[in-house]
Amino acid sequence: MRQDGTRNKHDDAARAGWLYYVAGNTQDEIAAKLGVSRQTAQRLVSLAMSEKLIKVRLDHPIASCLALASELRSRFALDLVEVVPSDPGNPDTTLGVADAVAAELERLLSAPEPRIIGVGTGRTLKAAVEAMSPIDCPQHKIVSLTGNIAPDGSAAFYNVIFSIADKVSAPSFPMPMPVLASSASERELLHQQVGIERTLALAAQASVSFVGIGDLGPKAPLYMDGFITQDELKLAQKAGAVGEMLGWTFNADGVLIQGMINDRVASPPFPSRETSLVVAAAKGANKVDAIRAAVRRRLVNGLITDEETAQALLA
Amino acid sequence: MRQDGTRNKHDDAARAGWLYYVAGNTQDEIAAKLGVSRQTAQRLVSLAMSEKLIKVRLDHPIASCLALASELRSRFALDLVEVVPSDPGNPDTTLGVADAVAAELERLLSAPEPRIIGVGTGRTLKAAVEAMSPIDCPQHKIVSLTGNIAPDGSAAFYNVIFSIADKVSAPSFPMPMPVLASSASERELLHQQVGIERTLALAAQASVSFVGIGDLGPKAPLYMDGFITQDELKLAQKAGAVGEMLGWTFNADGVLIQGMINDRVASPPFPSRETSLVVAAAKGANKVDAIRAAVRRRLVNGLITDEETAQALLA
DNA sequence: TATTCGCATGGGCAATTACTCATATTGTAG
DNA sequence: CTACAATATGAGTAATTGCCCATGCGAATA
Repeated sequence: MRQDGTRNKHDDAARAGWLYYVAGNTQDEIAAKLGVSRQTAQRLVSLAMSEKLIKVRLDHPIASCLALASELRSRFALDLVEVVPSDPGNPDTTLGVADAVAAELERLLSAPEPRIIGVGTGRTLKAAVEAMSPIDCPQHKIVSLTGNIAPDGSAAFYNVIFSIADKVSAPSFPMPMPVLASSASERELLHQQVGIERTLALAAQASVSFVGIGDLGPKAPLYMDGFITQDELKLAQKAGAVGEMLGWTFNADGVLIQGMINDRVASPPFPSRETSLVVAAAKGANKVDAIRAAVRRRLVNGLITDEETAQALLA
Repeated sequence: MRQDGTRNKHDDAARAGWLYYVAGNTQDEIAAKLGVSRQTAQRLVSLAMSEKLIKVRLDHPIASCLALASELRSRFALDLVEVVPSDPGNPDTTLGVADAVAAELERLLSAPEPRIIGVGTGRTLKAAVEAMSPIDCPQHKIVSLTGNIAPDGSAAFYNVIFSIADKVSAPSFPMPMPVLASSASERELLHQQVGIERTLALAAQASVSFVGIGDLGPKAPLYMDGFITQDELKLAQKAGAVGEMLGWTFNADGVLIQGMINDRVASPPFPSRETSLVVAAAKGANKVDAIRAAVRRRLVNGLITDEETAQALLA
């Protein structure tokens, strides 16, 4: 019943959205055509937007974004760079970057040749996956590049492998283990488990990976989400850590911090930039140092970011 | 100068459109962010829409459209069916159908395997091509399935091969000859010309073709555009002709009319439905009979139409 | 240099859209 | 059957948007 109700509502919303955005009707006309009140029509249109039934994409290469992209590409010898416009004044939404990642993922997944695609975690990737259209692509495999167990034992919220599995019908492979092991030796044990070993092997074969970048400032996601304590964060900062990808912390030169957190990162080794494409999706002033470090040391060979961040990286 | 001015304007328009539709800013905010007046911001946003810098697409399978599509598919054994929502009250715009054709074309053209794609003529196809994004795909070949010379010797306006060539950078092959020859024998002569013979051979190899369908009522496009006289139209109607594709007139059973106009159609033979996909793009009450004839006799094996037309076809 | 033309700009106003809140309806549990 | 909760609806209102017009700026032309 509720199923049906929702479906019909979404149908109507889609129809209303189509009439509004594509056919250019006013909400009064839509109300008349659908036989509802104007307010209801308005709600349907707004629902079509908020539920992403209607997708809007910018189809024009904004010159300055293109210029920034090509400068980033040559400066850091990157293989894939995408720069989306910024929304000055709303510096914290992942909006544009997520959309761009979604588009890239859709492009990849709609290709016929089978691929193994690695995905990390984070708000940006999560938002990207949510912006994707459902797609049927059993030829590909999607493998998580991090554990999916939060410190309290629950499923880590920003792990995106499950969101992807909901959205696209491709075989997907979570890493059934914590993000951080309690010690280096526990990590070894975990990695020797048969199921995990197999998934790790699969991850190593990924030809494209998407990862988020976390900063290690006072609001480091690793700390905010409870993966590390404040003391551990302080120690890492003292050791020069500026950012983190897949849990691996690194300093301003893009060199992995020795010991400490990195001894316990349960993720597979960082994917190869010689044999595969590793795309970082990140934006924001607080991440600039981390992103710069990652691209300078070529921890990644692809970057999707926004205009402001691109400018800061090149400054 | 104008080049630069326009480019910057389009840049600004794209940016404004992005801020408006993607980031959800109001026009006041956009005005502030771009440093222009609110009115200018409004103009930029509206420009972004009218210039199609911002593309909107419906990303939700409206149940009734899906149902109609699958019923059409099974009833007429079609290989490709797409049904888009109708805009009740605006029955004459090619809007939705053209967008759907554009999406299908973009999908085809962005595939890596080389293809030969045939295109017919007509308002719907023309609108579809105009709705496409520019795309670089030198691997494909696009070949016109009709002549491109109007009766008065000028370029036939609704020939779309040139529009396509403007839009996508793929080798394209017009048919440098009239749509209708003056006689059957002139047609033979035309078809033996070296340049044309080669293009005809190419057309025969098309693996996908898109064609419009014209009705043969009192406002038959073939007549309105001056390709045939009113007497010829009347004669064709008397002979039972209900529609026309690529100039080939056919009756309600989808059987080509013997003699008359069809003796003079300069187009290559109708593409094979055994070895290739032939998609008709058409909608409208006045075309229902023609479309039904075409799908019943399998003159086409693909159809892109709208809800109302689909309902009429199934009635 | 003066004139005219084209076009961009911003004010003002009408139309349209978004939101808030009170009320009605539907479904659900006791 | 009643009460409750959740949700949907409609009226009223504030905010936003679209359009027309008067004004001004700059370029082309005489």
